[in-house]
Amino acid sequence: MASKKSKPAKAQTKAERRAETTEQMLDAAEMLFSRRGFHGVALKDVSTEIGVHHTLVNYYFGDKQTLFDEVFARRAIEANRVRMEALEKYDEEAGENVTVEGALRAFLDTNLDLYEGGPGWRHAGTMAALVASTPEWGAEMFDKWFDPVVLRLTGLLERAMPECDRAEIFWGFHFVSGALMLTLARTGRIDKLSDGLCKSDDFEAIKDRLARFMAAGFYEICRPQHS
Amino acid sequence: MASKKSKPAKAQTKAERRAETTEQMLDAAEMLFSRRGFHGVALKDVSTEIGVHHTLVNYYFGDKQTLFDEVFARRAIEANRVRMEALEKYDEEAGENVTVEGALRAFLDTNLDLYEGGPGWRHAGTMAALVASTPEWGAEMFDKWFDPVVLRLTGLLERAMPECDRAEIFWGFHFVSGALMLTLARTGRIDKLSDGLCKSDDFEAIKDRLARFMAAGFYEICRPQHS
DNA sequence: ATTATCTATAGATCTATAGATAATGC
DNA sequence: ATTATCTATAGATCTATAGATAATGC
Repeated sequence: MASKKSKPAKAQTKAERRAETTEQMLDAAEMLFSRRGFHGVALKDVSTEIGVHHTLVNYYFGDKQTLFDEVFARRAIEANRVRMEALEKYDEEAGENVTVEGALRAFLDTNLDLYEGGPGWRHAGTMAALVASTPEWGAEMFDKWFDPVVLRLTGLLERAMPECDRAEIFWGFHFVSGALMLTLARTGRIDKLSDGLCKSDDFEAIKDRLARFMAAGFYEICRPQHS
Repeated sequence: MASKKSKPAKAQTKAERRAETTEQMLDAAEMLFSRRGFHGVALKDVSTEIGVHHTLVNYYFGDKQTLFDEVFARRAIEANRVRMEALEKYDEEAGENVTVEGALRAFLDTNLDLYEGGPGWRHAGTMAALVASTPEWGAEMFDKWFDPVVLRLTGLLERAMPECDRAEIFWGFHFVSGALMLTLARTGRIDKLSDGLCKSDDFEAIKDRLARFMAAGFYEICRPQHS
């Protein structure tokens, strides 16, 4: 049926098989870590999930911590690339007319689009939210991966509100970050609380609101208080 | 030195000793769960922390899940009592003149005061944030404990903005909730990101900003969009 | 007599590695 | 010859319970 060398349906090269197995392990680990966290997942759970021998996880990744780090890094690299591009592009387009909402949209909407893009990304979002509220090393992990892109955002916000104290910008970002993380977690809480009016999965609805909501908040805390 | 029966320095009644040991276990477990989550803590860690035999944790609580639930419940009950009182009181005081910021302050500032009130409460806050972003059962736990007090808040918000769609109120609460949870987590991320301008532990600074910030956001998403 | 604490242990699980076997590569 | 996969297992840990001993209670 197939020609001699063209369709390697099952006869892949070793490098290809290695890459594929590695990817499957990352996917399975991501799903499991997102549901039960680092300590709640056994390496055997990962291997069982994709039907390989349980010692292979160690063979490919060395240890559990490395596996976890590589799961996280894979998405963080891509998320950074996409968001940084969006911020650069907005910067160029807006020029002198940078707005708070515009900068927030470049950061938030891009992110929401990305984490909506398939089951892998959804698990990655849930896992990121879990890491974000993990003491001892969660903040370090976020610092390590996301500081540059966040500082790019806050730089734009400073330009949009030159009269605003920098501390206010960072407090504002803290609030934005919390709302974004809870969104990525997709816990389903708001669904039940609102009796179905809102859905955790409805990222379109959140894109319609999050940046506007937060921009208004920034303006509020940035104007001098009358007290 | 002491009279015959007055100072029971070490000679407590059994019920007293039981209560004290139970409390110590709850405190130690709370601290450990807040740092490493459910799966990251061994019952032996808890017993070691307070210097009792490791089988005593099972003796007092039966199993690990029960211990976890009781740790969470202890603070949830108190937090609900305090917040519900604050909302009732605000409702009475404000009457027809309920405002978004006022209702949010009754909910948020009360909560921030509470979770600032000592090491135990701080651990409870970190643990609550972790539970909030835990899939599979985190949302259920929050539903179970906090739905009534949240619905009391959203009821006040509806009265403050009678023209606003109820879905918007719940989306707004979703954002508020995310910001509050990240605050209670005290991860220290904002400290590093802002190069010391903001501090995760500075709940006074957050009280000065959170309710105002969020109130402005509510007004923004509640007014009809011009598009 | 009742309750708290300790001893001992079952039974499961978990990470990681050494070494053997099977499959691919040059 | 190199790499992937499996066998076997060390060594640690973890939850939970049964049963013995010690301490308090009436």
